[in-house]
Amino acid sequence: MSETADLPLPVPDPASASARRVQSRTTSFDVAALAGVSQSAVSRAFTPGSSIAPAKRQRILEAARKLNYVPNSIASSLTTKRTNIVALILGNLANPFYVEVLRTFIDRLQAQGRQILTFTVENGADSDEAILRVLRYQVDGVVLTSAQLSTRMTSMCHDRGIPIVLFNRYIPGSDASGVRCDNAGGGRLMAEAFLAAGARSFAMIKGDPKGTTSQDRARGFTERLLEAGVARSAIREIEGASTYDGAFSAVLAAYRREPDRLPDAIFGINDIMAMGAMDALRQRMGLKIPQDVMIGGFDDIPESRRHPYQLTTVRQPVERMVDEALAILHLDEPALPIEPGIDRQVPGRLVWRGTIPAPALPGA
Amino acid sequence: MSETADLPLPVPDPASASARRVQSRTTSFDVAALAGVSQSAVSRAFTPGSSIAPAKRQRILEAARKLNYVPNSIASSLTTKRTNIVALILGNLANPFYVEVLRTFIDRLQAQGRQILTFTVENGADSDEAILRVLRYQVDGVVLTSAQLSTRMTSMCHDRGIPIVLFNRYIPGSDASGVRCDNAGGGRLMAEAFLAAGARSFAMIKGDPKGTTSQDRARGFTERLLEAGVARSAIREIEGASTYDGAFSAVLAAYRREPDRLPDAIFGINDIMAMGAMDALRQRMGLKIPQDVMIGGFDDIPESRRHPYQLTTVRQPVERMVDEALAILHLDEPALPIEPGIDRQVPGRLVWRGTIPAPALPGA
DNA sequence: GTGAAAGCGCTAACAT
DNA sequence: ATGTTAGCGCTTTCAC
Repeated sequence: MSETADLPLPVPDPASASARRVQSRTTSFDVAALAGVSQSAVSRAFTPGSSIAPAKRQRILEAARKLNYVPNSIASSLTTKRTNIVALILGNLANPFYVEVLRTFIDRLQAQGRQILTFTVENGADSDEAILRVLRYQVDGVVLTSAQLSTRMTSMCHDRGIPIVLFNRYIPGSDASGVRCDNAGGGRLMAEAFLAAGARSFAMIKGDPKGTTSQDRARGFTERLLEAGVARSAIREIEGASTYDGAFSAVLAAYRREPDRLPDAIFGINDIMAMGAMDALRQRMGLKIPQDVMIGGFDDIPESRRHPYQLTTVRQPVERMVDEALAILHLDEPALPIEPGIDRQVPGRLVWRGTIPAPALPGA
Repeated sequence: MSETADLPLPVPDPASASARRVQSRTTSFDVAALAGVSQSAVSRAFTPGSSIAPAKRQRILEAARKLNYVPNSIASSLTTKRTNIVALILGNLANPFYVEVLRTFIDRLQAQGRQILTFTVENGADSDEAILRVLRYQVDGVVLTSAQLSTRMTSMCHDRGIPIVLFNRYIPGSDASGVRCDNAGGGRLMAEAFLAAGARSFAMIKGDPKGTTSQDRARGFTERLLEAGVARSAIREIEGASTYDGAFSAVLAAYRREPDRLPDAIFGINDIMAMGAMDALRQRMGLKIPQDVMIGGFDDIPESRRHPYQLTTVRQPVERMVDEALAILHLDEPALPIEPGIDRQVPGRLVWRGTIPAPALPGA
């Protein structure tokens, strides 16, 4: 998507949609007429903090009620230049972690009286088209949890005063701000857990090769192992495509024929892949976890807590990350300048469950 | 939420947000000036199917590119009275089935060039406030998968020419249109599966008691069993709150102390509850499925296919249901009248997997 | 505190 | 095919 303005966005043809179904919406003029006041008074009645006599406001609200009047936010946005809409661009809703992220953003934004415009983008695809669509709607801010973003898009947003925040990814060499879990640090935590449990040979199931998230977790994990004296050859890498099925078949492909090459411990770069690996190992290869192989994950999705898995994993503090992301957007202070280049990292936390034998304190 | 116009929606205070971050957006006038044409020519250049010389259009698009111009949809909506936005009001994203529904709606609408405004509503709460918020944004249509809806809201939408469609629920005695799975029929399918497998005593784990979905499935299930001569006393009802955890603990509460009262078969009114029940039964009570108890679910979420579950369930044809819902909205033909009172039912299909011994054809 | 009036950025007749 | 003009429904000076 290198074109910009001239790209043929699939906008519904207004020619075929031009006919109106609406008879005549009731406007603030109608309310004004009924209440016997000016139209601007009606506007004030619906604007918190504007100067209007309480009695008059009551009268107006009363009239509005009678007419089932609802202010037209589209019209007011035209003058205020604020829509109270935030765009959320998501990848992979097949990963429950991102469903949780979505839920949290919706909760927060909804409570603030803001609306959410949701987009999804193919995993790994670029989000330029989505951004362009979002720009037309003059959103107050953009949250991007998916895929790639061209620097051109970043500056188009910023030029228009629309702040944009990356969630759990960053673009090296870009001035886009973002929040992410300390993925490398989390990878290290997992390495330490495995080491403490006595593992000496390892595999990691990696996700999207272009995703910094997967790379960072793998890097932290590997680095920590190397520091501990593990040989590079004792760390195998497997591609799991970030999905349950991908991990499931990748594990089978890697070990079914040669179960003797199985490592002591396998790190699923996210929980959903760790779960796929567990199922492949147990159901298809008849192995026991953690007796035959230890497994670790990353995210702490609700499913990883369930009985068939009881997955030891690195918990991402979603709520905190969401709050930090919203803070970067500073929707409440649009006058403040957009802050570029922020890269806020939030530490993850190891959650011990059943897939790695805990060395000392099982419950911690 | 009985008030209407005067309710204090948590709208961000414009007084504090009035300051502008935007310097001066580039408008169609700027593009017109650069291209040396009238402003309306610019508008036409961006409107598919409008009469403009191809050469001129190119020149305009070129100029737009240079200026990073993007048309302002908010402004155009003001005149066209179409926003190309559809509102999606969701309950429970904790149930993967609704995540799938969300994904499907997003896919479809995005491909049509439409935007999605997403809301969530507490399960069982009324959606009036969400509707009111949505109305302000003049959306082109509303999809409601959650909770209750007052008839007052239905008519407020319809009065404004905004079509609304209920997804997998209906409101008896209302003229709101909707699409749903044939839930009662699905319940019957499950009853038949259990009977065919030789079950003679039963339990159902029910969800939201106010939800028609849960009620209908339970009703169909029960009716079919009674028809087959099963005594009402051989059908137990358990409340599972529509969640994994709810079902998990409900099953434990019901049977842990008296495992001898266990029925031959348990019907989880949705998959997520069936999964909770399975885990409770197997991990906490040491039972084998289907040898000790058979289990059936409803929805066919991706998780139910996974190895630890292999759940026999009733599949809801999500894609088809979504398409039917969008057809009712007929977004492409806004001139056509809103169709009230449609109640489209789509049949479910039994998917045999491992939690009910298949009587004859295991793979079918 | 209140009303009149001038836009916000665009589309849609209406002429030409 | 193209430019001119009049709004769409609201907010916001600006007088009073």
